[in-house]
Amino acid sequence: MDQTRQRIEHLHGLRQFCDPYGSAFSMTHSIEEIHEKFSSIQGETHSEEKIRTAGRLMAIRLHGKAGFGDLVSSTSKVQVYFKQDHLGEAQWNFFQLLDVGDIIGVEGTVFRTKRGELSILIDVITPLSKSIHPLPEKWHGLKDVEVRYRQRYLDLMVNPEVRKIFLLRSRLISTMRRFLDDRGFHEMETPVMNISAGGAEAKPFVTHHNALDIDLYLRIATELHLKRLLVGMLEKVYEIGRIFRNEGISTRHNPEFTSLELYEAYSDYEGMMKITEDVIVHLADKLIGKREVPYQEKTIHLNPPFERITYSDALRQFGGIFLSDIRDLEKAKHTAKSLKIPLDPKAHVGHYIDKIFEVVVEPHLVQPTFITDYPIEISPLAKRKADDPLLTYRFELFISNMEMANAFSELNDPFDQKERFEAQLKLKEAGDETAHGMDEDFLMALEYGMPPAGGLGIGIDRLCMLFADAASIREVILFPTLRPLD
RNA sequence: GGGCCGCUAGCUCAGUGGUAGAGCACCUGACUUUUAAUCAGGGUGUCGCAGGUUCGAUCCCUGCGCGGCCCA
Repeated sequence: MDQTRQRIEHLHGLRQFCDPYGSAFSMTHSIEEIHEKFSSIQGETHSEEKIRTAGRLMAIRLHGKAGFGDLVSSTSKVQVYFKQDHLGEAQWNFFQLLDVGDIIGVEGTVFRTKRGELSILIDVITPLSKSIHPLPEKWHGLKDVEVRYRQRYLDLMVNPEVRKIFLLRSRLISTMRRFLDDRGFHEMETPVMNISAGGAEAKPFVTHHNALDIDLYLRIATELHLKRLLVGMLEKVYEIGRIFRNEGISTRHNPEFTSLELYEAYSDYEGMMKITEDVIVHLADKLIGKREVPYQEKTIHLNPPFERITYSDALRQFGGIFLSDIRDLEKAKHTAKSLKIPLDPKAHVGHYIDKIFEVVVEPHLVQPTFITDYPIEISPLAKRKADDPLLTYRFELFISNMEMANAFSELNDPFDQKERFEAQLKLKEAGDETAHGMDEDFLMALEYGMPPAGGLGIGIDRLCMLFADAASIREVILFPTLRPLD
């Protein structure tokens, strides 16, 4: 508080000479460009040209009648040198009123100090914005995770590695877009607010439209709309967008997160496996320039083809469990009990299959692994296998024990789809809040004929976690959901 | 939802049933090529909140709040 008061006094001091909250400032060079263009300066020489640049003053080292500072931009930093006899009295007085954290524009010449640091000898200081609060410590940075998330701007300001993560995230998404666009996919935008929430098993958020006086559900997937586009003759479509699921928060779950879903007519889940490998390897190459990715003390090898193992083989191999044994509710409960999975009277057999898989298999899936041929009980939108109608042409990709992608040959038989919805509806009526409802409108679309297609969903946040080596999803989401303070 | 852990200065962290500490930041003074500048001096605080035990609580107890990790 005391420090804030001092800074406000400095602010009042500046106000007598200028507006401390300035406007546009024309630069001759960014800080990066100064390093690029003047790297050859040596000895006593100064640049002939005057340069103008701007940034946040992140350190001040006073030296009697002179002082050094660090002028910082998003990705670079340059030293600035203030000399009383060079600045003149008025400018020197400005300098006295600067605090760490202020944003300033500067004009001067570039030179190199005795210690070899490229620096700007300042002729003119232009205050651009005053910072009236003391900043977190320069050496240890800001560590308190609660403050880091609540005041992310501070985290970004003082922890450059955090800026790096979000720039990486930005590049990941733009690289992914370019990859898909180059392959002839078209980006689509489908509704976030819907009459019913489908395409996944999850509890939705509910909101209300006043003029229509109806409840609307925030989407839990983009699937059902994108498949309608296939019916409408848009053959290669994708959407990168926010998904909302009204469920628990953990290191891998945030109530709102970002997914990529893509659909390709006349393809199938084999095609989706290929695209999954291609896009992940492409991202590795472009983002970090290598396919050996360090993640949480491990090294993930992103070399295609990724390992493949069927769902039932994985259960057998890692747990000695036969899928056929746990498709009966009583037997599934028995197995769940032996694995210390809590029993829920409302849970149906699919829940137990899913849970058993999670406990038995997922801890083993460190390197990229496609789990294929998912049981039909937990795959209401995927096409049945021709040689085993209780399995589907579906896979999930796991990396470092995390579900990264989910894909299948899309179910395009409206009669089969209707039966699946009916089965889901029974579960819903039996109390399963996450079961899929009946979606007549979607069925109607299928009845007009949807081409056979492959569909793929990728969790963007988790992919970011992998490439950023982040242990928690909150490290790759700018403003993660938190309880309010009051 | 359950278990464990955390919450002390602007930040990073020590600490004790008896006047609240360090480093950085900040303030004062010295210093015109420093860069975690240096030197001399200065502690700036609702010890998360509310109760309880006690002569006395930041510390012990209970409840609550927020966060983290694990489990669900």
